Amino acid sequence: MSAGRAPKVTAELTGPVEDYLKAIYELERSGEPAETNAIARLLEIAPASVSGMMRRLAELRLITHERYRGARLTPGGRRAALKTLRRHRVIEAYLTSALGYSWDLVHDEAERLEHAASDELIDRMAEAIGEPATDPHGAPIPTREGRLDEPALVPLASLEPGRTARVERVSDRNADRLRYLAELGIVPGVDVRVVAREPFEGPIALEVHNAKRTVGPGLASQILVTLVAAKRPRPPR
Amino acid sequence: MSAGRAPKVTAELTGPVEDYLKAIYELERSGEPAETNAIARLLEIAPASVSGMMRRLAELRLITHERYRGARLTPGGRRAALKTLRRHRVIEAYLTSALGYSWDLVHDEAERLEHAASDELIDRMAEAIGEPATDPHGAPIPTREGRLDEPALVPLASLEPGRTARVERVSDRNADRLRYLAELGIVPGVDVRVVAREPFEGPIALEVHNAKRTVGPGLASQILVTLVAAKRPRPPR
DNA sequence: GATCTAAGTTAGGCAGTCCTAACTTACGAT
DNA sequence: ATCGTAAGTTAGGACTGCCTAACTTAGATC
Repeated sequence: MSAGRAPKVTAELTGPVEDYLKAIYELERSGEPAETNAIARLLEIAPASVSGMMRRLAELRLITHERYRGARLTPGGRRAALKTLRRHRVIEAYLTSALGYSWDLVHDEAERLEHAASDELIDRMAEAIGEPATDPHGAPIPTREGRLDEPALVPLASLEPGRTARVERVSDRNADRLRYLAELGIVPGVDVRVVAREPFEGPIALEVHNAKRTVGPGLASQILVTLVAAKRPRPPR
Repeated sequence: MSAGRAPKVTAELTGPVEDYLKAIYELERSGEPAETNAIARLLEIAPASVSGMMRRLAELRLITHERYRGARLTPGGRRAALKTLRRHRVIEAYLTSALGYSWDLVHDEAERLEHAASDELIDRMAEAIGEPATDPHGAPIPTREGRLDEPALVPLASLEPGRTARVERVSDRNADRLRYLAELGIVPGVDVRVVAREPFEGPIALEVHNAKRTVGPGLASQILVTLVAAKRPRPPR
């Protein structure tokens, strides 16, 4: 159709390759190159397997890899990663909005479907549920064109007592944790107030919907929030 | 959960294995064992590859295979085939009913998704569109429990001039053909009258929705119909 | 600077699925 | 009965992606 541009239409990546790219994208968000062991941990495979795949990905020009130094996505690799991320998150959003899935069940289903769904299907799903900006866990959905801006968020664990914050995003990688958070009422969009925080990585006392809750520091570090101006008034702009 | 019964929970079949089982199921409907070359043609792979897979499927007790004589599904193989067939057809039906796909596009999408979708998802999709009995091409959908009855249908090509028949089912394996049939108005549920039929496998003249149409014998053999009693009255029961 | 360790890599395997080329078998025609 | 052909199979190879075991490297520690 439109002449020029991209040399190939990304030439079909395999499911595993898409998974590696997603993992590297995730790890690289910190600014540092993605380390072999970190990728292996994320994908639950042996580090040796990652080394092997690194070579392939580098040959495919999806990453650059300095031996013993970790991997970085190339622009092409990043594009592919964002495409997969979009698929994943649109599917998650669709399953909850259109088919009544609870937010703790969508991840695994999306993990498989994201490699099989066509762009066409993803776009239709997104349209059917009103082009949501985020998935059910608050993760932003890349646009059709591959743009994604990740708003700056802080972990709930970092807040001083007295602060009020809005829950924006939680990790989707553990169904039990998600079920528990839902029980506590800690879901994106909800405001929580930090009542107290024990020193030395101690538990954090919260008020959520006027109910007292306590969460450990591990859990609290997975809950990403934005600060809300002190009391009544809604924040400027 | 429920003790006893099936030795394994079917232990996860690979995508290709599911495809072989579907193909063998399809071919075996004629009553004859599925031949190696026929399977190869259906799956668009080399016959030698089929021979190899036959051994594996036989080891897995999904088929019985007599060398040089073709394959038959075991009860376990049939169960797996019907499960995949259900997935495929539910997905096709869902894509048209819920996401506005046209009937010529759903096959390829379903072909990929059927290996990735969970039972849970399939059941939710089926429920969301009212548990349809057939897919958009008129193929019956196996039940959750794996039951499928295929009504006896005759090819349109076999009808004598003067007969009226209701289109029940068309093959979903060719998008162009499906688009063409839709243009002619030949879709499941529509009544067609055979106006004339040229001898020696000649073209067949039809009346569809008061319009004159002509189809070749190849196409007409892919259109499955039931006879409709002569004129006005709707058929008994 | 030598050494220890954690991180990373290479070597060698295996399973699954496909291929081409060469061989074997079944079976209808003579 | 023989033979030719179509159907089917075996042999050998490639590729992806995973594994374990053994080795190498980077970088911190003394």
